[in-house]
Amino acid sequence: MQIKIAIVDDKASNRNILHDMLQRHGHFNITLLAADGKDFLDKMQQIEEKKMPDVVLMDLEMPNMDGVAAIAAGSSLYPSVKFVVLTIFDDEDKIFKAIKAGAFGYLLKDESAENITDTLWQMYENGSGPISPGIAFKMLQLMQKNDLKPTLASAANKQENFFQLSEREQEILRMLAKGLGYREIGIQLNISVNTAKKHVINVYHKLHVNSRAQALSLAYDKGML
Amino acid sequence: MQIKIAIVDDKASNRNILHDMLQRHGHFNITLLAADGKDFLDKMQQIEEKKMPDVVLMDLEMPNMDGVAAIAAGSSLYPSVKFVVLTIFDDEDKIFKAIKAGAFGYLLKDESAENITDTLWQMYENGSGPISPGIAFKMLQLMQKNDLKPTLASAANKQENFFQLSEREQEILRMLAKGLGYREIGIQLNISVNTAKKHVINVYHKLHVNSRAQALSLAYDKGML
DNA sequence: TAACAATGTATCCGATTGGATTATTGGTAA
DNA sequence: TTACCAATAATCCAATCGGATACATTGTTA
Repeated sequence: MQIKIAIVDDKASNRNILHDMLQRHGHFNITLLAADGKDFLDKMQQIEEKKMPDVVLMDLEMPNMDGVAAIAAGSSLYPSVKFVVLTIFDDEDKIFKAIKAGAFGYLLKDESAENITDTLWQMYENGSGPISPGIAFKMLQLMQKNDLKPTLASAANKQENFFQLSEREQEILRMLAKGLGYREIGIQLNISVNTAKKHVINVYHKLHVNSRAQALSLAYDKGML
Repeated sequence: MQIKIAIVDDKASNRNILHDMLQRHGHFNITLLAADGKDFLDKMQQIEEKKMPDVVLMDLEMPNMDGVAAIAAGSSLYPSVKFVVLTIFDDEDKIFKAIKAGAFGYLLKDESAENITDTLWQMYENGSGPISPGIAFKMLQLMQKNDLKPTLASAANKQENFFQLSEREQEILRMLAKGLGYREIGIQLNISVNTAKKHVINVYHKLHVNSRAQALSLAYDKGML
């Protein structure tokens, strides 16, 4: 089975190299070539049904209309078409924008030729999108440092609880964060000083730390406070 | 150069298979084996310096303490150690939690043996984290449907210094945030324990607090850390 | 030069903390 | 109903902390 491919890149040399590379593989059939986003969308409007691409390889920086805009428009107009970014840019901003625009994959041009065709092909075998390892890692870092908004309305800011602290222990942790000592915790929670202390020590054990400062730095670090 | 690896998995058979697989590769040196998160953290506390792992391969579902909790604690306690998830689970929830907990990579166990060792090895050649293609795609989908909070990136993160702490005192404050005691601070900064203590007390005075916990909560609150 | 701030050192002492251990109670899952 | 666990409580002890106070050395500023 052949995969129909479109190539969108403003440099003719790039289009040719890619074209040849894919053609040699045997499983790819290049049915559309365009020099920029606008050109691509124009050609898509008139294309014959049987040449409608399965996958669009899209460069990002182009005149007239850039790749992100083309993906945004194209993924809405042709929902069944998979848009794969193929570019030299690997900065967070571009990655993020392309993904939000609806990119199905993100490949770096400096990947070896075999790597690109192989990854594209694998995408069809296992159904997942083609993503360069470097891009995958950048995505991970993006997710790590940016908080995701709750997808659902009210499911709002529920605190993480990696360490399975009990309700009481979380309460104790918040007391520690206020800078309270055993005695004060005991008073505020109406329990004995000894009990307060026991809780604190239990929290330490669960967090694998052995001081207030360590517990707090871990708690703040992991967004538990 | 050899990469020191730790393996954390509750099933002995998995540990053995992985152990052999990595050993055969030649570039990996397994220095720590643990049956669950708790076991792992315990062993890390006592491990010899020269056996401190570079990379920890962590299963997710384990008794006592699961992989996510172990990564959350471990990545804070040992910032230089890279935690790589190695599991059979590829659902969004687990992926997301593991990444937020500080995972450096995410590999699926059903990957072929060569694939796992190769990906791990490549991680060292190009510096990026090892991520299974399927996981990368799931991450992309996660980003697509979840809104990211303001990319903040460059802008706002300049450190405030409301309390006019001296350079040294800010340094001391960071030591406190790490959970160090007087003795340890002294050693790290090459000053006497007494001096370390004097600095700490001075910081307290400037912040108008009288305990580590209060100092830290104030510092975190005011964005000084 | 005199004053000053930041840094470094030291000692004394009571208060607090961290750790280990043991035990009772009430709720709940097997 | 037994078994388990969270929450409660207490005791002992060593280690650490917080506070006060005194003094020496720099480097900078008035």
